[in-house]
Amino acid sequence: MPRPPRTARDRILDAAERLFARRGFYGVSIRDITAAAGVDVALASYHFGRKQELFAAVLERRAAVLNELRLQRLEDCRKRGGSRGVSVEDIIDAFTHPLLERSARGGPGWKSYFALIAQINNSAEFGASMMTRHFDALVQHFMQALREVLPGCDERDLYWSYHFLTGALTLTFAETGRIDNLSGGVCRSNDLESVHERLVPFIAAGFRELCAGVAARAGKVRKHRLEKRVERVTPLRRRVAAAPR
Amino acid sequence: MPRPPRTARDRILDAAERLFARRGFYGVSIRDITAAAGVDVALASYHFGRKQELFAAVLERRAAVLNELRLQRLEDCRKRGGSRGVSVEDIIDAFTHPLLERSARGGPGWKSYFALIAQINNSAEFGASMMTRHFDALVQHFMQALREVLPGCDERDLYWSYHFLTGALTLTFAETGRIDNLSGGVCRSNDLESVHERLVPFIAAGFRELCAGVAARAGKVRKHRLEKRVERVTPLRRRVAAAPR
DNA sequence: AGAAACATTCAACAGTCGTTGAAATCTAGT
DNA sequence: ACTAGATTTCAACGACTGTTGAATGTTTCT
Repeated sequence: MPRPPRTARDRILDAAERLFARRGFYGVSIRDITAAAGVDVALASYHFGRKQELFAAVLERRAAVLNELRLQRLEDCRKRGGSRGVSVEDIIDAFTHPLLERSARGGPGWKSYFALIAQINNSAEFGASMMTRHFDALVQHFMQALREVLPGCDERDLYWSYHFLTGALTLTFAETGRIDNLSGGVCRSNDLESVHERLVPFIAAGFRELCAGVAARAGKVRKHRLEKRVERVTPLRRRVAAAPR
Repeated sequence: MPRPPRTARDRILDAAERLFARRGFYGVSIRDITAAAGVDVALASYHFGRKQELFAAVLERRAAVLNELRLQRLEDCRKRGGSRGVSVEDIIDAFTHPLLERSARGGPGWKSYFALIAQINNSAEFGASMMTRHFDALVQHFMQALREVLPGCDERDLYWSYHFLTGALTLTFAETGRIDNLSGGVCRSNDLESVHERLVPFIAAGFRELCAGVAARAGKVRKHRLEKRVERVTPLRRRVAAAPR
C-alpha cells in the first residue's frame, strides 16, 4: 500500500528531532534541518514560527502518546493487582516499560526523541521547564501510586528516589556507548531489554531501602541497617585539599 | 593577603566553564566567553587554539583532581576496613562523596563543572568519548573494588548497576530544579547533603538486589525474589498502539 | 470557473560565528 | 639598556545565523 505522503511539516519535525537529538538546540541550524528535510529554509518559520517553537513542537509531538501509554499501564496493573496486589516493581515497570519499549522498537524517530529527552533532562537551561511542562502531571500519578504501596514513607525519600530513577532512566535513553567501552563489550548501550530487566528490580530495591530507613528512624524495624548506614556514610561537610578555583 | 593575579588564560577557562555549563558547547560563542572574561576575542585562540580544544581544556582541568580524591578515598576505606570490612556503601561513598562535596562546597567554578559533566554524560555527541577519556581509568578501579565485595556477581549486573549509579549521580549534578517544582518545595535540587545521604543506600541496595538475583539464577538463595521479578516485569517486546512515525 | 486559503520558493536583511595576521605592548634575562 | 619571547590588541576575513516580505504555485470549496 502507498505510504501516506509525508508533508513538509512532518519532514521538518522528523529532521529536527534527529538533529536536535544529536547536537542539541544550539548545535543545529534551521538550514541544517530544512536541508535534511529536503525543503526550503523559509518553511520552518512558516510552519513553526521561531526556532524555539519548532523545538517545543518536537518535544510535544510524542509526549502525549507516552503519557497515555504509561498511565494506561499503571491503571492496568492496579486493576490486575486488586487489593494489595500491586508491587513497587509493577509501578516502576509501568513508568519505564512504555518508554524503553518505544525506544527499542518504535523506530529511529522514537530513538532520537528519547536521546533528546536525555539531554534536556540533564540540562540546566531546559531541564526544569520543559520536562515539568510535558511530564510532571503524569509523574504525580506515579508518586501517588508509590505512596500507596510504600505507606509511611517519608515524602523526601519518595521524591529523591524518583529523582534517582529518572537519572538512571534518562542516561539509558542517551545510549552514549560509554558502557560498551567500559565493559569491554559485555554490555551494549542499545540492549534495552537487558537494561529494563535490571532497572526495575534495582530501583525498586532502592525505594524499599530508603523507606525502610525511615521506618527505622521511627524505631520500628531494621534499626541496624540504618545505624550501619549512618556510621559508614561520611557527611558531606568535610574539608579537602586545595585545587583550581 | 593579595589574591594571586588571575591570568587571562584562567579567566577564559572560568568564563568558559560557567557558560558551557549553562548552554552547552554550541550555545556559547567565543565572543560570549571572552567578553565575560573581560579579555580580547583573539586571546581564546591564542591560548587554546580551536573552540573544541578550549572545551577539552575546561573538562581536563578538574578531572585529575577529582580522580585523585576519589582514589584516595577508596584506598582509605579499604585500609580502614581491613579484611572483609569494606561494604558496598563504602565504595559508593568513595565514588560519590568527593564529587558532591566539591559541588556543594567548592565554589561556583566546581558547581559549573559538575553541571557541565551532567550534560556531557547524557549527550550522544560528547558522552562516550569525553567521559571515557577522563574518568574510565578510575572507574575500573571502582569496578574491581565492587567485584571484591560482591563475589560471584555477574559482570553485566555489575556494569549495569554502575550505569544506574552514574545516571542518578549526574542528574543530581545538573541541579535543574525540577524536583523542587515536583515536590512542591519538599526537596531542593541544591541540597546535596540530603541527596548524598539517600543516594548511597539507595544505590547500594540496588547493587545487592541485582547480585542476589544472579545468585538466585544459579539456584542458591532468594529464589522467590527472582521468580517474582520475572513474573511481574513484562518483557520489552510487546506490541503497542500506533503513533507518529 | 473563480475565489479563498494554504503551501512553497527565492532573495535578501542585519548580525554573529570561529579564526587569523600584523602590529603593539609587556616581561625576563643579560 | 637591549633583546628575545610571551602576551595582548585591533581589524578584518568569509561563512553562516534566524527571520522576513513579496512573488509564485497548489489545493479546496462554492
